[in-house]
Amino acid sequence: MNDLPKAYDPKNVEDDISRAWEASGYFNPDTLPIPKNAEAFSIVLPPPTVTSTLHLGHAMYVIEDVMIRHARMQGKRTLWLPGMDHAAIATQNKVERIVWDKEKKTRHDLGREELIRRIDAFVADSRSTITNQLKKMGFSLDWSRERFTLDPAISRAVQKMFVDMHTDGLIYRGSRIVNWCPRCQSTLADDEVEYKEERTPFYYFKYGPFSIATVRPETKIGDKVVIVHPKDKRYTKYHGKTFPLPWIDGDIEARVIADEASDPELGSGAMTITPAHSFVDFELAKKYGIEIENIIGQDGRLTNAAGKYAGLTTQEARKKFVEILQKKGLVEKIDENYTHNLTVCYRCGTAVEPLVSPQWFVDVNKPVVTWKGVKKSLKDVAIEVVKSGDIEIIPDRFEKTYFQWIENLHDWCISRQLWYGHRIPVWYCVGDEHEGAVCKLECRQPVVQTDHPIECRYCGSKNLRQDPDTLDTWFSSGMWTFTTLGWPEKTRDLKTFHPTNVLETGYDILFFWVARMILMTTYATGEVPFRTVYLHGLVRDKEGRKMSKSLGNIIDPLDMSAKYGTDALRLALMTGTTPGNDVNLYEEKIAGYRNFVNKFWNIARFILTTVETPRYVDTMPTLATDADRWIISRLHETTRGVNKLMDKYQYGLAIEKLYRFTWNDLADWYLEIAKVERPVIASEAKQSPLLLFILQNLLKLWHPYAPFITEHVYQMLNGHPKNMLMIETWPNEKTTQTTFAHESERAILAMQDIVNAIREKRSWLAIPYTTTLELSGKMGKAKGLEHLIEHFGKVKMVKKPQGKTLALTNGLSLSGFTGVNFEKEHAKTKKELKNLEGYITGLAKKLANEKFTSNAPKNIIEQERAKLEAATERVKDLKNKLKQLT
RNA sequence: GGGUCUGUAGCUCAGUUGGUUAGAGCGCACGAUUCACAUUCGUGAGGUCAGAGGUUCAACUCCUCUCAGGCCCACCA
Repeated sequence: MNDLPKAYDPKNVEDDISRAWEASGYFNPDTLPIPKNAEAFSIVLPPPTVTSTLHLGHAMYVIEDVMIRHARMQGKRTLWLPGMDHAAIATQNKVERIVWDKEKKTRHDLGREELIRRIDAFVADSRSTITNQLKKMGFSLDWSRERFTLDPAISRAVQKMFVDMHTDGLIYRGSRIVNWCPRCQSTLADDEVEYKEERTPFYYFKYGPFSIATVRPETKIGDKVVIVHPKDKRYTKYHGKTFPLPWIDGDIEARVIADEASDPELGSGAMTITPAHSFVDFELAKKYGIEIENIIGQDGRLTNAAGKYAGLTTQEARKKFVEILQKKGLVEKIDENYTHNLTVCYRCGTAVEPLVSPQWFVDVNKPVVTWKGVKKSLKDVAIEVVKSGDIEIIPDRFEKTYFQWIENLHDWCISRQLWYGHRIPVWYCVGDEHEGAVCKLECRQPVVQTDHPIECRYCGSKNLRQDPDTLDTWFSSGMWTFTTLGWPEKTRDLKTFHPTNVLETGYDILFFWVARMILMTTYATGEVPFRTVYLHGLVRDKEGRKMSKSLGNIIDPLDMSAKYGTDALRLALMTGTTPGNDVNLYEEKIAGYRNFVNKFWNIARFILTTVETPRYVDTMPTLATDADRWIISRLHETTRGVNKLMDKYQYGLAIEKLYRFTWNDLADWYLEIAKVERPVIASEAKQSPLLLFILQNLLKLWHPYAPFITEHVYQMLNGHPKNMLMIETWPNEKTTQTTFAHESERAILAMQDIVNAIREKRSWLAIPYTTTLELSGKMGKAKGLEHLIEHFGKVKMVKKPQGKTLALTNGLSLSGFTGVNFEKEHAKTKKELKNLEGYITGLAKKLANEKFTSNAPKNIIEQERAKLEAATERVKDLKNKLKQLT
């Protein structure tokens, strides 16, 4: 044991430990040595997307590893299931960009099959990188159950889900206005668009008797309806009227409709509507039966509806139309200083074009989901499961945000015009191509089924074409908790591990993902997907900024792990934050925990090299000294506190508590005391079972947070009951329960007070370190610990002090000073006395106040009284000291 | 516009059912250091807990308002 390195070197340890863990099979609940009836505990890893390698955001998975390791040590049948998400739009974009950069080819040049082949190769590559990264972080994932959202089994489940939902009328095809990205050539969900402030000319046109304003003249060519507010008196006379007017492409006729959608305060109070390219206008058009026609096509150019202007880009058309209107004298005003929010694609930043197209939707309002025996809509179930407490969201303030979002939920557009992803299981008959077939009207009906149909069920044609679109990524990830466990088969895993216990993820995907999982899972399984949703914050830099490439403030988790060790990184991520709050991470913080890990290493090293045989001590040894009883009491209190905090998901605080105990109590005091006392207690000198007992408990308590170093040290002990720390029994209060006299604890505390006071005097009065001072007076509660005080305070106990004395505390005095200027001390003492007297007056007043004594609980009154007593005692000391100093 | 979070020592943050003369780490200053650890040890200086009211015997903690920042949602012709 003497060859242990002075400094902990994580590099040499982590890989070995990782390999040993994996070889053990303990990450897999099937090969975990636990009783058959052990309680199950499961978490499904929020699947990282395969677009890139892991960043610090993913390192937050460490919270899940802590939960999992904790549960495993509590003897539960523990499963943490890994997987990755194909992230259709992001991945396809990425690969398309790579192909374009390298070969100047578009996806259409490659064709569907070739593009998919390229994507698959890219994905295989990034999957293996991600896997290695996850392993490097020490995550105890069961890799034997790894899933990918495009696995054949998952695909079948997704298609079955689609068909089931379609059968139940929850999925329908409809023409609706959608966000269209002309660059990605796909629809975007409401939450896949972003807004960017943009300065743009704001045009005012003369439209018959009205003045209308717009930033998008190119869409206005077909407008034939004016909306005014019903209560706007200026326009009452026009309600329901039609009128002719000169417009972009010749004269047209327009009509006026009164509707509250128009805001009289805004502009002229009159607006024309463009049904196909504005969400508000689309709703109005449906309400009043106005013809809905796309002016702009999916390629971002004007359609045939624009007549001779068809084919112009929106920019060209804008310029052209303004010119035309100007010539006709219809431009009233152009406001150049107008800013508005431009809608852009969250992936590529291209301006989104709202347009109308046929898409597949999930109906969130149709009451066809049976939940607890009642038919409800997806929306209602999603609200109910949280209201009823079937799902708990931590921190609970997010429940409010959740409700608000669900309540405003519209039907969910699930079709995407992408090639990468789950193909929509729908076929259309194109059957009139074979001889003799008579394609009836019904053939236009889509055939919805999981397998490729052999022939059209209406006309018998064998010429069927599958819907070219794929499903929104969130459709498949919404099913993640149960498809990964084998659904729709009634597997043992599904029975054992579903619902999962916790979903731990960032609050930024509460809507994207969490809400969708709740919708999909309750419908498919009749169960909630998870009992608890734990939301963590985002990882930011020291200034609280998001980490991004452009800011250059990105911290790579693997760099940090290589530089400071994975345990240090894990600790830095888990502390200084509470659930739902963002965590600021910076290198100094990680370095701080590297120092701690090294401290831990040296504590272990000290204990291991002190004892004759470093063995595992299971039961609490006899406690021989006051210090023994004190440290065990502290260990007990720490264990209890940590357990309590972990039950409440307060991991940051639990770490802090452990940290205090380990460094401040154990290392700074107890080990130092042990150096003094152990050699005296001869029988235990070489054994130090208590040190080993404490070490054993610490290893367990720290293991979920710092798994590598703890496992490494555990492996150095002889006679440990389990072959690995990761399956050791979690310490509970009984482990450290003691029946010792509290006097022991108080004695040590008093000793610490005295030593601290002496140290302070030494430092404050600049007494040379080599000077040995004399201590005299009654030891009070610290009686019997004189030897420790002498050792730590570097003092000599004397009965009769020589020369000048200085009152210290608790009636003790210091003497033996040489060449000390007491003026500083005098001034300080006076100041302290003054403060103290104010404090005492306050306390006395409080205690004399009848309202206080009659209202406050007894223990508080007792506490205040004790404070007063202590303060009064202290005043006596200080007065005494002043007398001596003058 | 609607919602929500944050504002505590120079910096980053704790402080969970209201009861300490308000805490930690880092940084800073001073002092130590062959004996587990300089990735160390000891000591110290720093805060009217954003501001103003209110409830209470008692408020960093609860309520109202104001100020300053962040985020989410909705987006207007």
